[in-house]
Amino acid sequence: MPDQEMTTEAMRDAPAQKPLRADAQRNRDRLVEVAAQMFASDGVDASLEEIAKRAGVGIGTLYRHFPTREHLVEVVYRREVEGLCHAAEELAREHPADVALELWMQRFVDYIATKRGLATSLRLLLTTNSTLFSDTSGRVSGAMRSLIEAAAASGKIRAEVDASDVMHALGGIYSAPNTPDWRERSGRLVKLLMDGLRFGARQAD
Amino acid sequence: MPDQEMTTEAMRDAPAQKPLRADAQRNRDRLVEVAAQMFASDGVDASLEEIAKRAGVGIGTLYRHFPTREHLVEVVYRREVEGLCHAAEELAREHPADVALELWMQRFVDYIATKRGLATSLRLLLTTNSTLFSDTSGRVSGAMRSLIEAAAASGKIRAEVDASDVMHALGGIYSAPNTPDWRERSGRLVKLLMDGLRFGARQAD
DNA sequence: CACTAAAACGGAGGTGCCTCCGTTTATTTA
DNA sequence: TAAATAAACGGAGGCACCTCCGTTTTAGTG
Repeated sequence: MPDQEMTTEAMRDAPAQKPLRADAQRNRDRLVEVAAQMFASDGVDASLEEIAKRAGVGIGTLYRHFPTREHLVEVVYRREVEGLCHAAEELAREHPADVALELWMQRFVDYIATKRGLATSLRLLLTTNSTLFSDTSGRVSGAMRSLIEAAAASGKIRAEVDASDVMHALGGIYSAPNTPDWRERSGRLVKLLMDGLRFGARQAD
Repeated sequence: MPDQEMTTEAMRDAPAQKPLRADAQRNRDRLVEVAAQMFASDGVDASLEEIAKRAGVGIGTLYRHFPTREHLVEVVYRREVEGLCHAAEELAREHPADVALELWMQRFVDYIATKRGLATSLRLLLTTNSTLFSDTSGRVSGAMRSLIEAAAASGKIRAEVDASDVMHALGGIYSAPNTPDWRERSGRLVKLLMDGLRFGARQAD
């Protein structure tokens, strides 16, 4: 395992500020939770008032925690990335390496879908707040790398494959958008990719 | 005069659509005019309703002409660039080459100031609509180039100077921002730059 | 426990956004 | 010039944003 993990790991959860009061933390969590759902279903322009209502708090509370829509979007996005990376570890623990990789890639597709949904705001955020971009893309590619290396090492997929090649292949998901069947297309792409990776592997199973 | 002018000149005013009705054209012009002022004084977040009111039209009219705030911003910005380039020609006609250059640079400072004001929206527009960026930056640097070459040719400023060097020097204006005395600073920078350019020129005057 | 200071809550209210459609106006035709 | 029609106008209305501040809750302290 390379040294890169440490730096990202170090600044995990605590933004170096005194812990929130219990009720505040509770409300904050609910807000992020609900916002994630709403952004996913209705796009980034989802009504903040609606988010507050569904989270069972007043609009004032929402604004105290997230002074602008962008703040909220950023937090949701980071959480998304966090979840994706966490899933990588979990899947690796609970499935054979190749299956873990495949399942994770399917989940990656969902992540990209979200990212698309957030398009405009995210683009702005990613150019404005350059930390965000480097942080998250680093974490995601790190997660993918581990899965691929593990799968290769276990002999479930061909050994010579390079993580960055796979990443590159998945690039297509990112760019080819906007049709209503995008989702299925991407699913098929992942399957196709996995077949390719499995083909000629040491231990076919 | 190089050949570059023709291409830009060709697509001057007519966006290849049937001419507006007289009243529509009038209102549109007023809207852009007023919007330019308001954006300059109040920032891009100036109220659209206020703009409509000051232009003496209903809000509906504004939205018919400019379906989104971004449309309006873009048009205003293009107009700004247009004006800047036009000024270059005019100044060149009415002043000695070095004076023309200096006056134009002062005006360039104003332009940058506007651009700063529009910051967020513009950044988004410039990454979204890549035509906008290439169009305008091309036109502006073209204008500057002509002025500098003319001044160099006339012997009013040193001959060996390269237009892109000057552009680069002006870059400082772009990056060093946000103090309240920004304006004066920039003015002084331009003067300084001109002194440097004049020093050792063939024809001191 | 009771008390208190500090922190968090929440929603009323003022403002801006943007759509929709009945009314007005410019232009064309006879 | 008058009538017809296509185009443009404009503002009411509904919704979302976001601030402000009186009320409520939490977490210490005696």
